[in-house]
Amino acid sequence: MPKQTFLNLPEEKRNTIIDVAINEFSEYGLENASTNRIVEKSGISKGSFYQYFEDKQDVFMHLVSILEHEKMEYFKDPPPPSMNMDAFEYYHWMVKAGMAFNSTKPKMAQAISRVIMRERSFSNKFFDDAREKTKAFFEDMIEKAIERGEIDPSIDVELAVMVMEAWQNTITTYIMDEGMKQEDFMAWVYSAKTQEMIDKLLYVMEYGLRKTESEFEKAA
Amino acid sequence: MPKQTFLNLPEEKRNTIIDVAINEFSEYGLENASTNRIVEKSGISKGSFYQYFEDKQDVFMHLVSILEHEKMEYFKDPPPPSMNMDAFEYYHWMVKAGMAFNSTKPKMAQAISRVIMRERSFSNKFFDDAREKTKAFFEDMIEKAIERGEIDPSIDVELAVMVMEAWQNTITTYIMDEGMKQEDFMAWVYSAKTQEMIDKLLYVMEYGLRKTESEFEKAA
DNA sequence: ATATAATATGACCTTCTAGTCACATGACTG
DNA sequence: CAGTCATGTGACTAGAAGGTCATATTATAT
Repeated sequence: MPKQTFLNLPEEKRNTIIDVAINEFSEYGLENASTNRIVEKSGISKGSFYQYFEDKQDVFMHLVSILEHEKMEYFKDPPPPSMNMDAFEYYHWMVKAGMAFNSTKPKMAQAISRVIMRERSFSNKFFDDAREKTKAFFEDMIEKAIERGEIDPSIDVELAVMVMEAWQNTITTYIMDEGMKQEDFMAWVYSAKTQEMIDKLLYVMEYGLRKTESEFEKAA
Repeated sequence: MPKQTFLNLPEEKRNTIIDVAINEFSEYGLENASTNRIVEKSGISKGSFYQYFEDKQDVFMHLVSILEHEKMEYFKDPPPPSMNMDAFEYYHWMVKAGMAFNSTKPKMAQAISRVIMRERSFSNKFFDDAREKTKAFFEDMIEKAIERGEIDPSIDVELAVMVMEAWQNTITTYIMDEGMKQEDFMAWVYSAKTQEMIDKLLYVMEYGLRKTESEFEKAA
């Protein structure tokens, strides 16, 4: 976490530093980000940087906490749809809502997801916990869906979780990478064409998962 | 490509250097690999390294060409099954054959796929071409499958290609990462449990792709 | 106005990197 | 034997990295 000195800073200066850091991490990742460049570009001195943060990982974790916070803000107003919707509908909603949020802060989301996806060697309690939680959440969701008869009860839960995680990562990465090439990220994400593509991708996964197990037994 | 000096070296010495490089790249990727460490660990001098190679990218590309070569050797003996098999059967065979090959050279395959997957910024004519070829191959395969009525003709070809690529990457990455944790890579890959998991994963994708489009239209 | 505390600074340190080069060693030839 | 050419070597350069610290500046309190 940043030191008090940083938090005492005028908002404008704080924002400059944060913006520069976002650009640095989204371009170079965590390991190859340079504190020297961050310092130069944000027009502060080397000494000040270390009076604000422990090191660059500290800056990065601060970005994460900002994103976390804004995500909570974003999702508290229009709350998640009723919990008794179909598991796949809920998953579908989740993926799309996550994407909608990311497109409000594309650079930031890209910077963070880039580090998480591509620098898996950077093991960190925070991210390990988050991943465990996501997994547990999916597991729970699938088990409930089986109880309600939405998914073939003979399905391998572990496998279904893996599929859902992989699918979410694939779609998110694709949208982020492709979206950053566009001149207007948000317009592109919300275009009919992009939305339809996402719907289809999710539908392919859903259709594959819903009742493959019994079909698989037959085919084998 | 390595210089003649390297190719003149006794085989043993060449292999030592190659082995060290594989370990370096598989641990650090291309960008963060250190020529100094390679030089130290393989017991040659700095000067010699630069008499053998242009730079570390040169070493890396040499690894790639070795893997390419060995892949060709591996696949020339038991040739691909007859071309008139179902597109999905063929895809299934492709993924599994690729994995079987990788498990003969796990460290090397891991080193290379790590760089390709995680360091996408490292753009290189060779890899760009390879990717284009894979894409074109999938496209062709899907179009033929549609002609033969194996896939719903209303399917979006681009989307199907994306799914197949993503699926292949996901499975390969999973197998490599998980496999490297095992004490016996090959035994684990060929275990009934692992094989069944792969079959199921591929089946989920296949089932999703086969006839989702028309279902999707209905659902929408 | 003076004293105290908070903040800002950039020269400096060490450690790493990729890459070079004058020289040493070895091997083969006339 | 001398001469030549291929190979090997590690000290060296220049640049960048992360990080420190004595000093300078500014703000606050008395």
